Amino acid sequence: MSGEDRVSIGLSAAIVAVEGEQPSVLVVSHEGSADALPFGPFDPAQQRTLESGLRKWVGEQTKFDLGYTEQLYTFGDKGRHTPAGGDKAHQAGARVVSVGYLALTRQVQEAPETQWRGWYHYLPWEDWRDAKPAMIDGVILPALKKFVKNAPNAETADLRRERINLCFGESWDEERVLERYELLYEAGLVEEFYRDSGQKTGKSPTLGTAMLYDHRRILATAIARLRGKLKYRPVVFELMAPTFTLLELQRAVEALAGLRLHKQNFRRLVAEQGLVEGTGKFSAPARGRPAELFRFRREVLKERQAPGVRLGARRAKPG
Amino acid sequence: MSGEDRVSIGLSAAIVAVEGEQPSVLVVSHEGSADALPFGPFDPAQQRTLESGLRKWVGEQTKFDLGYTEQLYTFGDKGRHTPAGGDKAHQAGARVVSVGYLALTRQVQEAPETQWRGWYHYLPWEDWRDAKPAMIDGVILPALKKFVKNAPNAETADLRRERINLCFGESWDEERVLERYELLYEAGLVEEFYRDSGQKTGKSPTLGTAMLYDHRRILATAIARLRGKLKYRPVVFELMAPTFTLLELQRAVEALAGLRLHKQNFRRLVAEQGLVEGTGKFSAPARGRPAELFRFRREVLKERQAPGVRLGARRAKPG
DNA sequence: CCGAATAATACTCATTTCGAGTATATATGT
DNA sequence: ACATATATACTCGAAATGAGTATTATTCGG
Repeated sequence: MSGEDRVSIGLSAAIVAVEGEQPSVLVVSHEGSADALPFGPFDPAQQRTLESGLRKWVGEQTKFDLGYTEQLYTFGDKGRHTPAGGDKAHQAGARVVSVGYLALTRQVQEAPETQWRGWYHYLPWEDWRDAKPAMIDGVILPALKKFVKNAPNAETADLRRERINLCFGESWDEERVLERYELLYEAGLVEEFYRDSGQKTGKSPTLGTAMLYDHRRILATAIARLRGKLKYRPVVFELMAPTFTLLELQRAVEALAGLRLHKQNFRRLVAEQGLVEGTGKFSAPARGRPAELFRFRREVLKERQAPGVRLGARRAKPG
Repeated sequence: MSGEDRVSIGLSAAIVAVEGEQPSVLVVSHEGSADALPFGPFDPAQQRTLESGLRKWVGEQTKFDLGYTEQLYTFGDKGRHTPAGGDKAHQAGARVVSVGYLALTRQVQEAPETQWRGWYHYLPWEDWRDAKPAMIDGVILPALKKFVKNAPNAETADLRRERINLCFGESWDEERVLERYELLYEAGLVEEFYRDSGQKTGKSPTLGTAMLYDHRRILATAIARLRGKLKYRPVVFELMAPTFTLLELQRAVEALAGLRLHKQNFRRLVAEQGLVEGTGKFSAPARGRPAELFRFRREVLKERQAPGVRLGARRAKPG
């Protein structure tokens, strides 16, 4: 391998927390530049593993101690690491391969230059908790129809139709977050598409808030992975306070999944699975009957095969 | 980013096929050196994406046209990319970050220098189709008991006990392939451990056939991913001939999962899910009633949410 | 041609899980 | 006391699951 084969490795992390009903991601925002995930170069001389490099970098940049982390995906696409403005760290010519990570935390203090932002700012079509987002029928589907019409030939038109149906068709699969973002990117419904290709923004509006580099793609990957993992591993608890009511737990799951769940069945599920145990203490709500405070039963990590909070029944409205 | 931050990217692929009852992986074997997955450097100047780099490299090295591919994981651990013998391509000091891929194929022709080998040669404890592999009780668990005993303190001993229970305890989770390999690595039950650390091989024997670099780890990751994906995406069909009997399909799933399944329920499952359709033609078996030949219903990729071949009931013996 | 062996396919049945409720209990504010 | 809000318990039919038994279509050895 010669020196010309060498590239820089960039590490980016989608650091996720849930505050009440809002799933949030930690972003670094400088004036004039798009929001970014905390990111930095991997220093092969200093670090033994990619993950230790990430922890060090994030620690320095955000004063954050990462708990649960998981590698997401390694992106190496040429052209999708274009900064919006000039950026001395990543100049033209230096090829950057970016390794995305997901991290979960319950700490919520902010560091300088960073802030928590609800992740649905970036991917607003993903939040179905109250209702199907109006932009899907209002903006996305009409624009995607044009995208089919503009296909160079009948075959690609067919492929596009299929993808549209899978992503935004009758049945909503909450896990296809990345596929949806990529489809909107290719269809030019997202600012990054114009930035990366050097084209002018088209007639149709771009959706959601853009991010630096391919960070929105990494965020989409993170959400997709988290939504999937939720169902077969008890990862939500990484995001909860040590004790919580069952409704708080449900709201957290709903926030992440972007869906409403059936309350009675949800509690049956977590109880049957032995995921939680009562503390005997109770919450003091402003209104209504106090709820018992539960804690995560850490033992399940050792006991069961693959316990998770299955989503089960979905409701249009909170119940 | 300065030049010192740069690293080489190595791409490795676990290319998988199933022949009859044997799940196989394509390996490159030179005399004197351990088996390796097809691998090569990523050339950032020539390739637009990591995956296109992989396809090009694999094409050149094995004359193989990859069909379904999926990125697995990016490993960057210092010390785990040590070649067995001298290897001019990866000299000491050059840090290599290796991106592993899974590819599925039904072509079975071999290229020069490559051959198909059953993947259970490398991970023999993963095949539970006939019975629980004798080496688990005979070799692995006793050696792991020593591993607990040798723990530096009570806390790590506890952690090790838990991991052992999760990996090799009463209930077998066929997806924990990587966790098991990593545990055996750390416990010194696998040749790569001694190679990477420069220690002499211990008293207890090492298990399975070793591979070059971290390729056995990538293979373990590939199997784990494939076993998981099997259940919720119709990926088996990438490995099947255009038409097949239901038993052939079942045998392929069993080969991948390393488990036996209940025949009648398996066919009910694939039928109900609409994964296959009969062709009206029949197989001509040496013995027994001829079975109808089925084909994969490609339409399901567009229709259903997440169809896959769920494993369902498990049998000790083929039924 | 008969019957054993082998495999495919059909059908049954109890149990569990799921989805969607209704019913009841315990708070607060007026 | 009562309206409202929330928690929690319980019910019930539908569907999925696990483990069979029963029947059918072949080949092979006499």
